[in-house]
Amino acid sequence: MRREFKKKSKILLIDDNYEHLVGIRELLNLEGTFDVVGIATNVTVGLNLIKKSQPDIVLLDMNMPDRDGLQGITEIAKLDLGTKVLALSGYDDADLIFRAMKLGAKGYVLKTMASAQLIYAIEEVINGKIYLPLALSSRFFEYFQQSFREESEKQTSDEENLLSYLTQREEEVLELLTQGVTYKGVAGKLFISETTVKTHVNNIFQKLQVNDRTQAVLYAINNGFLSKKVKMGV
Amino acid sequence: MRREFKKKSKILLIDDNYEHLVGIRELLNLEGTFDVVGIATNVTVGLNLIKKSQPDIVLLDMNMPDRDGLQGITEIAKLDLGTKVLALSGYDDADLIFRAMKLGAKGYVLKTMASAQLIYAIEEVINGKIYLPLALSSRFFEYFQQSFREESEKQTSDEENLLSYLTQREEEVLELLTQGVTYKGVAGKLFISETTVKTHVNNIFQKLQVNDRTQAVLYAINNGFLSKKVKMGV
DNA sequence: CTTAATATTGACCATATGGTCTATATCTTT
DNA sequence: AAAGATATAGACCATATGGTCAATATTAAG
Repeated sequence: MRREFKKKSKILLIDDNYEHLVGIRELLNLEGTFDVVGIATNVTVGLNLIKKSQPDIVLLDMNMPDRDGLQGITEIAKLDLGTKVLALSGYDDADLIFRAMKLGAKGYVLKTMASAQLIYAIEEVINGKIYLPLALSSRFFEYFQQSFREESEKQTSDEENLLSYLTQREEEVLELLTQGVTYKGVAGKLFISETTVKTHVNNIFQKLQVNDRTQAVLYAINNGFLSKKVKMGV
Repeated sequence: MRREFKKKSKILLIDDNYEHLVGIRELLNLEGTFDVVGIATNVTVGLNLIKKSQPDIVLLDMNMPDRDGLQGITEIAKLDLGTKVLALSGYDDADLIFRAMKLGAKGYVLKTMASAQLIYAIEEVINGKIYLPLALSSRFFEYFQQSFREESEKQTSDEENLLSYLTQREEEVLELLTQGVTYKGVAGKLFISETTVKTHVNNIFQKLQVNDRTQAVLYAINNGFLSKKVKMGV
């Protein structure tokens, strides 16, 4: 009884497979706690519907022509209506999962999952949580760790990181170079003469086997010199 | 009976809290499917024990002096014995969880969790899976998405990405600059005179509001010029 | 104590880089 | 046809950058 008075969550479905779309709508309508405010077979139409009906959550298919699905996440986020996106996909492509989550999807579910689990996922997301089924989060983490592993392997693969040969002072100089500071600036900041800076810089070039500051900076960035930052394929 | 013959998984515990260490050992011994081959109250000792006893899995406390826990993950990985690490922590610090997983931990559990869940986690990890309790994976994903959100906001926060004002030709020149190519080199590669390169470069500086090539390159890298790469706080 | 590594500086020079101004030649758009 | 954006290029100049050699002070290692 009381449930009748509780405001239903508004949900919108986007999937290029019309039959599937209708199927899910029926399922959710049967469930009764959701209000399916619209369905769309492509992102463009979906975006317009979102603007009009301002759903709480969008069930967005990832396996659509081009990369409409991923782009859809971004575009829905751009609307800045706080719409939550639950990604939906036919298979557990780790790369797709990773990208979807990176772009801000609040969850990712498979079409093959039991309807009860789908409904549970929707509820969790509406309640502000992030929902990734165990199987998918495993895929995600494998992919996640893999990309970092490759990255760190790449860094040390050239025998040793040449950066390790730099002396402390040389590192200080290089750090300033990576901030775009000029020689004169470095001299000022380190309270040494410009000549000294040049000497250090020359030694840095020798050790990093480069011929100019730009290459040195690039080497530093690409080899984890700014240890706080790590790059990651997207 | 047959279980007696099944090879038990070797497990090693590292935690600076000795009582906790002993407690877990007792728990695992009671369980019977594990063989606790060693305990250590610091990483250094732990590493030596790992080398000797080659455990399948290490339960590694994250809340140790300095950042011993995180470093421990890296150092265990460096041993290259295929040792799996299950991180253990007193509280659900999102940053810690994120870093631990990034460094290759196969899972993360809280000391407050029911012992049954701990045992389940250990078994999952031993079986090659990644185990993150729902609550922690939520923390993880919030943190994960947050860092990407901040990154993309940072990129477009200055109204618009200044890179978008560059003409096609200017982009080509800038791209070569980001590869450490000299003016002469650019001229050669684009079949134009060095003077023309300089003109383009000057225009680039104007548009990006910088004064030298290093700054231009840094701007390009930090603002998604190499759109395939994204940086991420670690 | 002696040697080696590091940090510092000066001098000198060649070339690269960056700033400014002017001037064509295309190409697109109005 | 005219206006605007783009790509091209020369001239001139000031400064920054990079290369090389030599020298001193300090510190670390043997």
